[in-house]
Amino acid sequence: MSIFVEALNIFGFHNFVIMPRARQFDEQEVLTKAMELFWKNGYHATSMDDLVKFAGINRASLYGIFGGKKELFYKALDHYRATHANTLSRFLDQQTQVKAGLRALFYHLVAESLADKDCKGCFFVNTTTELVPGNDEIQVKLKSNRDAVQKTFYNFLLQGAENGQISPDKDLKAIAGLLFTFFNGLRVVTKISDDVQELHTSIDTILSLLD
Amino acid sequence: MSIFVEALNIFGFHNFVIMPRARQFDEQEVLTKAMELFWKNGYHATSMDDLVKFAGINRASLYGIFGGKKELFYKALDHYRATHANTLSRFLDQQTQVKAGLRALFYHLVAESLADKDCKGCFFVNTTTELVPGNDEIQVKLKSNRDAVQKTFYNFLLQGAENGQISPDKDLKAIAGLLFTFFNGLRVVTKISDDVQELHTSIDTILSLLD
DNA sequence: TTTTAATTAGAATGATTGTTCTATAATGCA
DNA sequence: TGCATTATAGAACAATCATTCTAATTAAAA
Repeated sequence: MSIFVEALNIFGFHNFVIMPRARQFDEQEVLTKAMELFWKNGYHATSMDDLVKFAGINRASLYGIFGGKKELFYKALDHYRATHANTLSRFLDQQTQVKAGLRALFYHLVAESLADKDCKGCFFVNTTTELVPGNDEIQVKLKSNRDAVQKTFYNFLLQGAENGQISPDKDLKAIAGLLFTFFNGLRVVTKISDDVQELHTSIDTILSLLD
Repeated sequence: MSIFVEALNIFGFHNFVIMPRARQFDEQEVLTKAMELFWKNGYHATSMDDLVKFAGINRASLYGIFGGKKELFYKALDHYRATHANTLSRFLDQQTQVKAGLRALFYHLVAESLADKDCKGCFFVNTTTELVPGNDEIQVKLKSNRDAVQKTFYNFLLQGAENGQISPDKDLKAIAGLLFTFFNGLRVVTKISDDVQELHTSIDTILSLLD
């Protein structure tokens, strides 16, 4: 449906415009499919042909709605941030204990990574290593996400400090930054390591900084 | 030169065999060039055409010596490990103080990353996120490197413990594993972060675990 | 039924991919 | 000089790439 027709419908001219052929797909579902494939295989190893087949959408429709491959990738990354990256803050929001909350978060991350037979890792981490250098447009998105994640960690730590769960002499900004770096490392390492015990030990060790 | 002719030469039959056209390139130099390009752009974003142009070698020669693209990539990764990954242990070998040595190592890494205008990061980290999943052959190399790096950290820590620089109640295996994960994270983060102060603070924070 | 406009199926396009082939050049000895 | 052998230059190849085009399909209003 064109924007023009859509606008007419909104203004109540429903019966005066022609209703053409209806879409056979859901835009969000296609975006999710595209996200999954880009996430798993990366930008360069994913062809538009792969996407057309995997999403089950027509070629022309894919181009018509999302633009080209680049635009689709950007929208897929945005979609990932909206649906996955934000689970981080949602998860921490439910935690009352700082150290136990962070441990639960990282343990959960490890379990999720090891359970994924596709070993997709993190879409943002994968994109960082694949498309930097050479893509300024994507760097803006990556840095924006980095700032958001780091701030999420900081706010969570700050809340713990105000509760008296963390000693006031701790440098919370420093720890938040370190946790972000550790997070990135974990997303790489879990692609080639499956020793849960060892990964848990790493998590326990870094969280002992909060004691 | 064929292996047969080469063998004859070795056995002193130098004057009895025909000496064909000499090569116009050095195999090691070509391998270094290939490593640089794969390292910077990754496997899929690097074409054989790019490699031919960048290394300045003839197409047929490249195939004749290194095989196909896959084989060349494997050899480039091996070359990276021999020339770069091993600098890690060489660097630590020269350090007498555990904590200061590790700090120097990570500071050096950060400086190196930020100075690189190509933002190449680490060839192993890039390869891990790009080619896992889907490539079992490469996983063997990645895991082998992981074990080697982790062992290097462990041996360095162990030496410090024997010197009395590290408290004997520390779990050195756990710290070595954590340092490896942190190392990986640092190689990702420095691709989108240029705040030296913040990166140094992260390093200082994680190394405070040794106190 | 006809009209209209959007979607759809899939052929077509030109560029690029990895790889191979052909012809030529270079080398040292007979 | 000619011979045997390998390296080189670059054309040629089939497959795949991202993208566009054409024709058929669908829906509701006229």
